[in-house]
Amino acid sequence: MDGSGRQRPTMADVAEKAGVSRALVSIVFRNQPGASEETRRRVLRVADEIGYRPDSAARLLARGRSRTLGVMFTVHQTFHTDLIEGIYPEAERLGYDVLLSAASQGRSEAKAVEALLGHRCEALILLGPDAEPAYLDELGQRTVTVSVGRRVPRARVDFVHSAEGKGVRQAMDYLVELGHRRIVHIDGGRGPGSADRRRSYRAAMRRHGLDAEVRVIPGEHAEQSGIETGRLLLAERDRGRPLPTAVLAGNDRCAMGVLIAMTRAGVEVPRDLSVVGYDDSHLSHLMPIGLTTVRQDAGLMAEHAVRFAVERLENPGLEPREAVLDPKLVVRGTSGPPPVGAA
Amino acid sequence: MDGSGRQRPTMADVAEKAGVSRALVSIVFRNQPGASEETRRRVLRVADEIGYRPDSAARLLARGRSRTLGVMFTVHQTFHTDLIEGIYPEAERLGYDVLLSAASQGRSEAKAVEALLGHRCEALILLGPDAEPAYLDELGQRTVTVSVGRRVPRARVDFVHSAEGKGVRQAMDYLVELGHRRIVHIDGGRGPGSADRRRSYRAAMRRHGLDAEVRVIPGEHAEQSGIETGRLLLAERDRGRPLPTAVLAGNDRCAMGVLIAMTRAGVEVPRDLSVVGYDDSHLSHLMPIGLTTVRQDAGLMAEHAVRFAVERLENPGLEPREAVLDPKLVVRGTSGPPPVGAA
DNA sequence: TACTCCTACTAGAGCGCGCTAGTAGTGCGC
DNA sequence: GCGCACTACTAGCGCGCTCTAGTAGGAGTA
Repeated sequence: MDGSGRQRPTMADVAEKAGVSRALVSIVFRNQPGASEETRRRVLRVADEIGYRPDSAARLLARGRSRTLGVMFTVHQTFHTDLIEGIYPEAERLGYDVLLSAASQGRSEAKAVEALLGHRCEALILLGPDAEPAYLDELGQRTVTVSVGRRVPRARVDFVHSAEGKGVRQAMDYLVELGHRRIVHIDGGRGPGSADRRRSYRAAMRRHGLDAEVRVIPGEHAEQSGIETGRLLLAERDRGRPLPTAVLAGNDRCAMGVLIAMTRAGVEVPRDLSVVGYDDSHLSHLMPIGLTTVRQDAGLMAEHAVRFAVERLENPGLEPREAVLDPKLVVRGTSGPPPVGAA
Repeated sequence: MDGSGRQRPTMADVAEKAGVSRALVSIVFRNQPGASEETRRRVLRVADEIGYRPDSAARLLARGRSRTLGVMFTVHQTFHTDLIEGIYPEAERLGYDVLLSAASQGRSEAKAVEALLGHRCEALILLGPDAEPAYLDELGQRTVTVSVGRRVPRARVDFVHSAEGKGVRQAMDYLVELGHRRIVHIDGGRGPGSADRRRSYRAAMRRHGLDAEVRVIPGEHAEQSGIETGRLLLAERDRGRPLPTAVLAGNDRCAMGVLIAMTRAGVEVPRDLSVVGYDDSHLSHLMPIGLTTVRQDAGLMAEHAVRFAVERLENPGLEPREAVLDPKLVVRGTSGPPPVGAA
């Protein structure tokens, strides 16, 4: 007589109670023609009364298709939750269900993906996947797969990302115009978009005649990496090398780390140092002074990802595609002109 | 010949290729006794070769139980991702699968829960649910349900939370000891734990002889609420009423909002104003100066939630229980003594 | 030899649904 | 009176798996 003991009602229960066949109940619930208005209403009323709820496992098994999109994301990647928020409505609009699976410290991406496939997701949407290209290609061969943020060169995978180059260029032009010359870039390592961002940083420095100042510090897309880089720069300063006047971080989380390290050491942002992030994740607004960053439109990216997946599901001949969205520099409180005399 | 067109291999395929019966393959995959070592190896090898992957929909349908826990969370509640990270390993340890479903702006909690139930989750773990008690009770009657963070008075629901009272008391004692008297509390509205936190705030003020200073400002558990409260306090200051010397926010996100509003207006934290949050969400570390807050141990809470669910599933006679974990004040950079002469 | 007992395996029902093929019943034209 | 089209419904197979109730065959025992 407990919650778990009670049998969950099935279509047969509804059918019996409503005095019709199982098939008819099925028709009603699928909203298919073939039932009179009156019967329809009666069936729905009865179903509601006995608390019937269609069983997606059975439904899924019966029709070949599951109409379910599997989304893999990484816990703590704030930008991912922005994306998820955009995925649900678009999937619903197109009549698809969404299943979420998180990767984290103790749970590899492969494990998260495995769970999704086990639940018969027809397509995978991977948010900033960090796995090897070979693995992603294998997934792409097996299932419709969309990668958001990370380009997978020769894999059978759709790809949605923002034009990293344009974003970085905007940020760099902005900084240079303010008078910055010693602009350091913290690399995102294997993180999505990193290679492009790094390349564009180098190109921008060259274009502005700052070849001699180019400096890329290895890092990754996490706070810790920013903190470590901050410490490194501070240690160098103590040994006589001047601080850069601006830091272009690999993403917002990394920028956050730089801010933490610098502020703790008494370096004032943006007076002594400008810090620019990348993503415009939820996080960026939340700083008291606001993080200057490059905005990627999460809603639009989510929409594209879902659409790519669905279109390829419904039209299997389609080749994987790539969507490139234009990012936009958002100037907030962590950037300003360089300290006087630092040029 | 495309990813979505290919038929996914089934047990029958494995059985045929390995020259055994379907049942035997099933035995091997369930790791049950009844197959020789040699056959076991052969079956697994063949399965791997043809890329067989058990179908959880079918598996789920066939055995009565799904061994799946449904977790509802709210997008952007950073503390929830902390919890999720703790839920996975504990569930795995106990042999349960986890399904995630997110509520957000455009997706109600009921909808998120509906999706979970449709996928045959045996138990629900609701992270900081905001739904009406009546609805939660209804869920509790139907399914094993655990609420994390929010107490649901007379509902058939397990409950995991931290001892809000103790946490608030620690924070208040700390502030008073520093010399604060004008301590304002921003209420969490319908947010989980709010009622207890409000009550403890009042009690602490009384205990310290500060009855006359008691002030609870309505709010909720979001940045915006903190920003608005900040503006309110600033407007009052401009009309002659002094700022409080300390703010005890409803949670970290709200505290963040206060910081944003105050810093933008030139109020320096913690020199002019101390701000204390609640949750010790991921967020709190990420501020340059670190948010003083009350830590709830997310890992431990997650562990308890999973355990409650599983134990009640495997022992249907069990009554719903309550776990109260001790929170701990974490002093970081947003708190300090009140400005001189403000007493 | 005949019997039990054991291990290694198989047959086949059934989980809750979708869907195809079919059956009444009714109205309509000629 | 018959065929035909149309609506409202039903029978029953099959999705891929689990699980119960078996069977085949060999070892051990009296």
